[in-house]
Amino acid sequence: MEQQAIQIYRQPLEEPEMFWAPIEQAEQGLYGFLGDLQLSIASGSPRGLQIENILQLLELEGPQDQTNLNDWLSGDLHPSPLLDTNAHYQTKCRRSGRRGTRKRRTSPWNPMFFESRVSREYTRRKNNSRWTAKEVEILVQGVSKFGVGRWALLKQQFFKTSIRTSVNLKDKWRNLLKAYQGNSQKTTQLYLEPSLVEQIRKLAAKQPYPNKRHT
DNA sequence: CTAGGGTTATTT
DNA sequence: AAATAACCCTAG
Repeated sequence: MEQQAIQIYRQPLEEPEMFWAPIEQAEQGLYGFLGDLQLSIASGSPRGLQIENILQLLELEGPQDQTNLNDWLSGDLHPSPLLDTNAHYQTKCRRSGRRGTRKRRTSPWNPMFFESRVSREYTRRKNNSRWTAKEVEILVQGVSKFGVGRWALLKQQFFKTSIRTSVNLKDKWRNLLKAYQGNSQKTTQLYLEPSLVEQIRKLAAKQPYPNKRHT
């Protein structure tokens, strides 16, 4: 419940007129990188783009010819010039009017170009691979053998050569509980054999986790 | 090292 | 837009 409140804060509501969308979802007629630039300059935010960065960006992705120029000036979508793991387009960016504090997500843009706006600078995520049913099966096996909380041991014995770290195992278990323990009716992406789900529920009942200390 | 809060990424 | 999944940070 508490986490939900935070998530609401973190997600686009902070700046309703702007959000990030994957390429496939990008729509025509919305402002992109140029609009973002304009806003940064206009707002004069000390945490916004620095002039060197702007020049650098223009050089990388600036208009090349008349067509391109029109494209830019028209405010069409532009990909982030700073190619990263995921290319995102910024859609919907209000051009004028009062604006709140900007909250830029780090990922689509190289964090180097922006000052950190939070005390804690996040490092880029390493990988993002989904768990397979087989992996979950092994995890459940391990938990039933060693008990909940022996993640390092579990890693060593069952996931020795896996990319999953002990912390990943712990996190996955937490997610499994969220998915299969409560009254979560959402469709889970990963299909697990009913027997496996049953096993998870049984383990969860026996060894509740996370351990809520008090309300 | 683990628990748990937090953030980012992907899917619905 | 919001839920879910994966990954990060760090006190104790």
